[in-house]
Amino acid sequence: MRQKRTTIIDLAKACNVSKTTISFAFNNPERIGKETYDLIMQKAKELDYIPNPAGRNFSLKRKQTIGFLLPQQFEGTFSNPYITQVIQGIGDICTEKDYTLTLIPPFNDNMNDAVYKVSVDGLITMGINVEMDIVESLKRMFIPFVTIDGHPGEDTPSINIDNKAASYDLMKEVLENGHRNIAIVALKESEYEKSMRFESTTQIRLSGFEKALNEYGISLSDPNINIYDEECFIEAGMNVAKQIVKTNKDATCIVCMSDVIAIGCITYLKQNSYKIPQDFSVVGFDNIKTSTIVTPNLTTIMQASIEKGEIAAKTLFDLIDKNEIATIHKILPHRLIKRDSLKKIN
Amino acid sequence: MRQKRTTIIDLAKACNVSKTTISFAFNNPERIGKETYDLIMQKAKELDYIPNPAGRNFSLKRKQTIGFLLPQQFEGTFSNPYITQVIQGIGDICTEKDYTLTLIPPFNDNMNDAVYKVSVDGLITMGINVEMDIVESLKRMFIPFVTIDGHPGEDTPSINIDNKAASYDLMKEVLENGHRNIAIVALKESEYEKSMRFESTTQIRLSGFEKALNEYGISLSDPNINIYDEECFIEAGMNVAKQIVKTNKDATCIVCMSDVIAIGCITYLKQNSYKIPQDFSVVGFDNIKTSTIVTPNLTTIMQASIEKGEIAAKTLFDLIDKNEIATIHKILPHRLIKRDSLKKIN
DNA sequence: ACGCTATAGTAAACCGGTTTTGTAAACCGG
DNA sequence: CCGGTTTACAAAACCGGTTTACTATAGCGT
Repeated sequence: MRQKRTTIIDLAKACNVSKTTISFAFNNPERIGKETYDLIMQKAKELDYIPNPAGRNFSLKRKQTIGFLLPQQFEGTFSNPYITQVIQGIGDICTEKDYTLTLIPPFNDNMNDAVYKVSVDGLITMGINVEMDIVESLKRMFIPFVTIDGHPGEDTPSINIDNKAASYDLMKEVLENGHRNIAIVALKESEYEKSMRFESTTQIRLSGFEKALNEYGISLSDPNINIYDEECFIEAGMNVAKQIVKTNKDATCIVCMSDVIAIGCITYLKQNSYKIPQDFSVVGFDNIKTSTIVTPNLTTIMQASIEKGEIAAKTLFDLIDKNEIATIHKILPHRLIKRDSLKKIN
Repeated sequence: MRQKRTTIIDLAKACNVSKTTISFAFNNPERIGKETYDLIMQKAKELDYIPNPAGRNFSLKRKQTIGFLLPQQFEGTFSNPYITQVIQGIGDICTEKDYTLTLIPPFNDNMNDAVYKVSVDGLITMGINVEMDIVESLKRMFIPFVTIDGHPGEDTPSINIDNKAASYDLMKEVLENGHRNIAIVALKESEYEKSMRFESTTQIRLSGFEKALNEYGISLSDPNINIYDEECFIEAGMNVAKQIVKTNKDATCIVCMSDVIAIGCITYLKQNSYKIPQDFSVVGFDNIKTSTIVTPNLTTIMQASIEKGEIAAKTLFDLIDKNEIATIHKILPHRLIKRDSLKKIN
């Protein structure tokens, strides 16, 4: 049977003082006499007393914790370096501020309810938009939150890149390199996401692709442009590559909305003796570290993932500390990174 | 100014009942009359009342949260897929049990103090051993914990692989392939770790290497065996490879205690026009996903990282639920995975 | 009509702290 | 020596819930 740790009352009794005095000893030492203070500290050491943070935080009406609402189950989240880097950025700021970071699972479709069962001072979310129930719910519960890669509405902070411009840049590069038969691998959306009238990141990026294609007189619905939907796993990327070589052999370039998928593609293609970029060019999105490790190195769009997390966390702490509503809509820079996985043809 | 959310008292007043009744309505509906119940639920909806989890958990003397004590700063943790997979495993079990997972930064050298400022029902730690102060501290505070990759003492659960056997297997494979001039890249230990009399994972693995070497009549201190210490980053791996080609050109194989380092080595070597495994063989440890993505694929020791996290979490929940001390010392299987980064020579 | 048992609700204690308010004794200047 | 100010501590309220113990009323069988 586990023992109970010493409480403030235990210590107060041991010292023959009130619990007020104990509390002052730990938080306002100047308010009590030196001898009493010394006695309390000595007895505290003897009895292993450390103020219970749960009681303390409850009393202070804070949690000293912010939450990160996972955009998907743990597997998808933790196998995607882009997301783990975002978490790293958040975590670094939390460490600085002496807060802890709680990971909150996505709770499938009824996110709304379950979020309330966890207690945090604020929340960082990814990929949600203003139409989702959770936005309204969080506001109703007065839970401050900031959103990365999403559009939670005018009055709620968000951190994004210019996804349309970024995907335009990527597709333009592909087109400039002469590719005209292109497989696009989009990020699969849930039925829930699809039901939104609001444009998802996938749709925005598609529109960026479209803009570039249009400049070359090509429509998104052109028979030479094929769009696939895939989850964001290595294996999913391998899978879509398999499909592409089976059904769409004339494609010269595979444009992926995520490096993870792109790397999955490359891995599958190389395993099946295709040469990259000779047989297929492949480009990605995010510039995760692995994109410099695969052979060939991946042409991709860099976005500052750690910084995204850091800024999101800082913004959230502003919200929490100032106790007021900030409406920052930050657009971080992106950059096309040209490497070796995109071949110039014709 | 942020509003306050509705409390149980607010709702009680609105319904003209006591807060006991409200509490029963949410937790023991059968104890109150149907009409009262309906009224409460209706008013609760009107006023957006949801029981405050902080108050609830405090009252129930639980936190509904377990902590993961990061083995190093966020950067090192989140750039190492082995660790993120462990976290994934822990997270999956937390999700099942409706707990959340809190990431606790390592607090540098005075881990002991800071751990108490976070409130969790239990803790999962990595790489600590029985001599570290934190073990004693956690016990004194009656915080249940289980340790992954460490030896926290007889009476505290641990999850490990047989590191000596695993490293023996790895080195034996290297030797069987004819390598005799070997660079070993060990995981760098802090001064604090070095001060322990207890063997660290690094030292245990070194002893496994030694055993294999001895079978070939080679001592660890042989001039052809060179040991390097490195942090566990890609860049650190690149760095050590640079050192090795500069000062130890005769080495034919680089044996790394982590895939991350091995991949860093390969990346550097390839960037500098060395051929792997023709110029250098490289082997790693952990079997992270990227080890199948680099070219050549990495020969390594597989250990079930996700499963480690899962088992650790399950064990911890047993401790928490049963409220008693379990002393499970689990040794999970490992496996040598032969791939293409190790060349047979002579 | 009586006593017994359910039923439906309330009051109060409790979880472990913080903080406001109160108060006795010491101190102080004139 | 008196009135006012400090000093050093304590009492009590509070944070938002749960739970134990208690009470009033209704329903029941006999």
